[in-house]
Amino acid sequence: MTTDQKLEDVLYYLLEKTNKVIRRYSQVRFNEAGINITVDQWLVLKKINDSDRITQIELANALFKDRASITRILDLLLEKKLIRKEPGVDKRVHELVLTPAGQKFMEQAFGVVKKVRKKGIETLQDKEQEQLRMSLQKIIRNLE
Amino acid sequence: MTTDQKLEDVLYYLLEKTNKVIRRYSQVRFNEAGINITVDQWLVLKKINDSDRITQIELANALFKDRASITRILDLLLEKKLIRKEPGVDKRVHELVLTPAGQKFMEQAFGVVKKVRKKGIETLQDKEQEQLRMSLQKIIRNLE
DNA sequence: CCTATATAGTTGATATATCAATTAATTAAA
DNA sequence: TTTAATTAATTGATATATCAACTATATAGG
Repeated sequence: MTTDQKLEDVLYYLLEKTNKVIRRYSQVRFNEAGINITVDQWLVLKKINDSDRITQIELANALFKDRASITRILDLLLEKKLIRKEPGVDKRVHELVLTPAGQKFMEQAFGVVKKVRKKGIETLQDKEQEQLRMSLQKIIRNLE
Repeated sequence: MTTDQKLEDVLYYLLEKTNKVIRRYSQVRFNEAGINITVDQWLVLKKINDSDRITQIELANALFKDRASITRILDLLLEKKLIRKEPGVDKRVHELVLTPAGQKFMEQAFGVVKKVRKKGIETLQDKEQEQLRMSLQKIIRNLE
C-alpha cells in the first residue's frame, strides 16, 4: 500500500477524540452532581426546552439523530416523567413539552452544564473560538 | 431558569455535528464503493495496520474506545477473516495482525479513504488546518 | 369520494458505548 | 511458595445509531 498517514495525523481522528473527551467529561460531571441522565438525553431535553411544541422529526433533524433513536430516548424521558407527548392537530405527530419536573430538572442541571461548557474553552480567546467555529462549518459544508 | 444559550450556539454542539457529518459521509462513500465495513471497524483495522502486534488494550486506548467495544468489533473482523489474534508472551494478551485478506482490503479501501479525507478539508488553507488542530488540542487538554 | 402516495412515529435487527462482574494469567507479598 | 492483588480479555445489561419494515394518518389526483 502507498504509505498512508498515521491515524494520529488525520484531522478527523482529532475531531473524534475531541468529541469523546467532551462527552466523557460531561457525563462524569453529571454523575458527580447526582444528575441521573445521559448526555444524549440531556441534548433532547435541552432542545425541547428551547423549542415551542417541537415534533419528533424536528427533534431528530436538530440533533442529527435518527427518528428511531429519538423514539427510544423519549421512552426513557417519559419513564423519568421529565417530558409529555401531546397530540398535534395532525394526529400523526406528537408535540413534546417538558413536565414541571422536567423544567425543575433543567434548572438543576444548568449550573453543571454552564461549568462544563466553560471549562473546555477556557484557554481559547474569543477570536480563536470564532475561527474554530468557521473552520468546523467549512468542513460541514464540504461534506453535507 | 436563567436564560441559557441556544443549543445551536454551543461550540460542543457544532463539534458533535461535524463529527456526525464526517461519519455519515465516510460510511456512504464506503457503501458506494462496495466496501463492506463500518467506520469503527475501519478505524480498528487502520490502527492494527499502523502498529506492530498491538494488543487490545493498546487498541482501546488509541481509539478512545472501551475494551468491551474492542472485543466486539474484533469479533466481527474475525468473522470477516480480516484479522488474526496471536497469543503474546504474556498469555493474557492477544497480539493483533491483519490477515493477507485484511491487507488486501486496506489497499482497496485506501483510495476511498484518501478522497474522503481530502474532501472535508478542501476549502481549508494549511494554516487554517494547523490552527484547527491546535484549538482542538487545547479543548482536549482542558477536559482530560 | 376513493384510491394511491406520502408522512410521522414505532419496532426489530445489528453495531457500538459504557459499566459491572467474571475468568484466566501474572505479579507482589507474606 | 502459597496467597493476595493486579491485569487482559470476555460477557451481560442497558443506551444509542442505523436501516428496513410496518402502522396510522393525511393529502393529492382521478
